[in-house]
Amino acid sequence: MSRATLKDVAAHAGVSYQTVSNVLNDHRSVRPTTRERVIQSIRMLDYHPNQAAKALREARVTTLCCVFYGYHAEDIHDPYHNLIQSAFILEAYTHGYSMTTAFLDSKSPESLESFRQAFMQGRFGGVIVVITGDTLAAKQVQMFKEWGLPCVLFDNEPSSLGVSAVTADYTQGIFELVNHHVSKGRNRITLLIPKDDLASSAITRHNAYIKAVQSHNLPHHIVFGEWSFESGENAFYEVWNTEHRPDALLCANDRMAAGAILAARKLGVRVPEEIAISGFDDFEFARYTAPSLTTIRVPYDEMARQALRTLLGNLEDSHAPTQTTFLPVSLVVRESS
Amino acid sequence: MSRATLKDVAAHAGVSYQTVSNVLNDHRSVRPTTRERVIQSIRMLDYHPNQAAKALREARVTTLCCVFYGYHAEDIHDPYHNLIQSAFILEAYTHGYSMTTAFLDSKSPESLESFRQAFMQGRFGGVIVVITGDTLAAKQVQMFKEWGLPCVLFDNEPSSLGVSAVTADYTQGIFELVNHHVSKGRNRITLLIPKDDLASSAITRHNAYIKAVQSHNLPHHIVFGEWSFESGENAFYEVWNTEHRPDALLCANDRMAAGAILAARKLGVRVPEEIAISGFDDFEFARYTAPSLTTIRVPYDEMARQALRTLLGNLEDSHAPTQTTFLPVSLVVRESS
DNA sequence: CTGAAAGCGCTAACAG
DNA sequence: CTGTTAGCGCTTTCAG
Repeated sequence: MSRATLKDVAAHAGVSYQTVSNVLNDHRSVRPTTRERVIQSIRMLDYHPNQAAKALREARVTTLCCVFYGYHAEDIHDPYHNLIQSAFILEAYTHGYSMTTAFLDSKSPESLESFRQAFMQGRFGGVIVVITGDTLAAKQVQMFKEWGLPCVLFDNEPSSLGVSAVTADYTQGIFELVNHHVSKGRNRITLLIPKDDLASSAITRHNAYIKAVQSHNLPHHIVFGEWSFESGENAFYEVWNTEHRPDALLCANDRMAAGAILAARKLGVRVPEEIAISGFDDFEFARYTAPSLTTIRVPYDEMARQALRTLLGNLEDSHAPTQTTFLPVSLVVRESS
Repeated sequence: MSRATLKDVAAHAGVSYQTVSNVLNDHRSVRPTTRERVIQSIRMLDYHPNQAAKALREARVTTLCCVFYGYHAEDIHDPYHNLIQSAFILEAYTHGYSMTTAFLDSKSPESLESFRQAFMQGRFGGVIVVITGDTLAAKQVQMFKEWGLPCVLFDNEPSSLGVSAVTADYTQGIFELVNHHVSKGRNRITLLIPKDDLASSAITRHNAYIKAVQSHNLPHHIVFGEWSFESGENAFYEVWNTEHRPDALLCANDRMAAGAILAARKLGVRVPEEIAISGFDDFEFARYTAPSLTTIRVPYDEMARQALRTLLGNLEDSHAPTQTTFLPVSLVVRESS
């Protein structure tokens, strides 16, 4: 029942247990025949090194934590979370790490305190911070740094904090969308984007939009929402009955775009004939809206893997330079534009 | 920078480090004044016991794992996962445990192998198994038992496996729904439910439906779907153009119900005048469909907390009797019925 | 009531 | 190439 230890393996293979350790970490050269015998014993005894002992001895934890910060119920619907979380976990496993998860509520000091406690207890050695909703990362990440907690920002640009980040080239994506709409003859392109969201990915999209329409000498017009399906629906009603009625609605995410498409249908507005609608994310449901959604594919899974590798890099070499990685995005043209 | 240890605290308080340990675990009586001094030192040095050392010494891990088994991409949209996961984590924290997550793919031996490896390495001491999609729990849970991995089933009844489970009283919920529809004068009540899903929660709902309509001397009629929004939409088209056109559509979850409501709107069918539609779950979006959704509220968060406490109970006393807990559900009447 | 000593399973020096 | 020794931070005997 109880698990095999190094000593059990050593006894079984007829060597000292340090030799087994050497084989495991291929630390010093072991005679091939001995090595083979040890490996056999490891297999036969179904031996797996005890992580607690390893962590204690090496003063190094092989557990990481995925932090959803500023998490709140409304965002639960977003496919985003599960998608990136499972990508983190898979990538961590392949590097011999495991992954915990924390949901930090920006308004709850207790959630933050129990998180800090877990870190101080050595439950994880580094974090990937995923900012959700209307929260500014800066303060929090600053605090993590003060704790000595290595971290990598996911899907956010670190303004000037000395931390690494992995995100996507949202500017490129917005330009591709605007160019696409313009190439289809649209010239009243309205942006639908959250107003109070300080996450840099929103700001980036916002600024890129302004630049992109200006580059075509087109006016910009912006309506504000809040990332949700319902918000997209309401925004469409609002924007359709205005003097600024657009011929293209560029939604900052897929969920708002799906809401807008539904609203158009309810009003009997034909998409894309009367108005083009585009999203941003390329979640699975973008293929199932009616009409199907033109959007920007963001490689969240690849971003997640990259973020994890970046964190591992920082962990192994604490003086590694901080770097921000931008992964390319791509335009996916479907029926809605 | 480096964290304080027991010895640091002892030195600071002027006692031996074993005394500090005694204070922490209030193991043997320590003189109140000494105790107070130690507690002061702990606070001043911001001491937190090293979990790796504790785990090594006590041969007991304070990390649990939440296993999403049979997970696949289509289910990603379900709010369910984040909901229960964050409930697990919060409850675990309050008991001094932390939580990892694993996504096990029934079709991927590798995912299972790396999971087993993590367990053998002592990365977690028990699991809560959440079955997703078309998977039979039995075989897997049997395997966990053989590994010596304590586990509790979530939202599934263990047919006869010797494991504890926490689920909800789905039979009660279905009866309440059927009674409700009947009380509104409906007498052609059709059930929409996945066919190939062997998860017991689907079977339970199915059987309860049959019994419930029979108790009113009504005929039963069932259409098959697959839990998704799109599936609900398609099922509605199918069921509406049949000789069995129902006056109430009882959907086995909220997502299918939301899809059915959308389909009704597309066809110009008035809900609830021409047909009542009900869901099952009471996810947040049930309030936002148009018309809003009559459904059964399932207390997933409370179920999650209960499951975690059950697991902890099994961990502390490995001879604790296995038990299945059924939490009550409640009918939530909104506009769609 | 408090201190000394042993050891959980492992790695990393050091000798042989 | 292999074995000896020490010690990571903690709990738990056992003596004082």
